[in-house]
Amino acid sequence: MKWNELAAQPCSIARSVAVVGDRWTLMLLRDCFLGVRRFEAFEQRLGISRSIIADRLKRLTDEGVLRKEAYQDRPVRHEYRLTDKGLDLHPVIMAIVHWGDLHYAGKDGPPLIHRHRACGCDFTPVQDCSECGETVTARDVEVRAGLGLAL
Amino acid sequence: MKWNELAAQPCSIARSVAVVGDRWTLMLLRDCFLGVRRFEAFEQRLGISRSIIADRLKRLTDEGVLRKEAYQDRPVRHEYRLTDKGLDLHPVIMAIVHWGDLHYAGKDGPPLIHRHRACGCDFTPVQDCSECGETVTARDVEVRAGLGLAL
DNA sequence: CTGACTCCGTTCGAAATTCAAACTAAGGCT
DNA sequence: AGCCTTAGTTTGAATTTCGAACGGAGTCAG
Repeated sequence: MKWNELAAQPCSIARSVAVVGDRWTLMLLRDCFLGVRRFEAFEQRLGISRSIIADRLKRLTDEGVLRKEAYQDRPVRHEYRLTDKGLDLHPVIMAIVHWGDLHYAGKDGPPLIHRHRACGCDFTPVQDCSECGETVTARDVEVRAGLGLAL
Repeated sequence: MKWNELAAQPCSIARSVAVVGDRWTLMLLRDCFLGVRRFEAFEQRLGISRSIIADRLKRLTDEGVLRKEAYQDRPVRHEYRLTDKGLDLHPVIMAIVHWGDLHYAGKDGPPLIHRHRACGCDFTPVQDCSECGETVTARDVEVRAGLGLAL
């Protein structure tokens, strides 16, 4: 399988990974959720080649994850903001952060702390069942084919 | 920044992405959670170069996400199984699947359906606050530096 | 005991990606 | 006029990734 065929697979992982499953793309999205919006800022934070940043931002914009918005005229300058589709990636980013916190944090604890505004507590993300509300672990899940699985 | 420097960043995303933030790695992990364990099976399902599969499996094994276990002698053959650290990635995979289901499922619905054994219902993963149990969205979260953020 | 088959990799050269550094562009400031 | 800012694009060399062929360790059939 080649990379561009991934998006055509009848698998939601494959389709998602085709859009965001890239090292630098995930780092860009992290920064987006931290409020970074400008090309220059992405470059400074990541320290990678401008061409890569331009390419990834364009890809995310084409996919509707980010949108480009003018923040000034004379000269026109744009910033990149998460769309609703992009905001939907929040659980993905939080899940990745949490895995890193669990397994790679040093003795000082995690690099970033997340506070839930609604309850005011520092928290970690927990994955629950949409139906019963209980926490779901890998062993609790049974997978079967859905109608969307056209092979 | 180069790729190998990512793991050294004081950022849980960077550290996680250094391990699993790769297209084929994520696809391999999907298959692991679906019960695939043998080299041959990974190859057939992904249809990619054996060298890539060998490389990614080795990397995941070195990182303690998978472990290699003999399932027969004469000749010795190994299968790859998720460790506890690997099982901890379940929320990450589920979050990615769910995003794909939301935005890329066709009119027939998602390719795979997940059932929660405990309650017997088909479900989607929901991300809740560990403290108050309420659903968390991107706008509900406030981020601040933790002690682990050594810059 | 020879040859075919299974499963799990490794090796190799070609193709694609990534990189840093230079270049473009459009306007502002002094 | 000359330099600064922000946001890219271009370029050619270095690095990765890929597919296809090869290797190895053992089984099985004749």
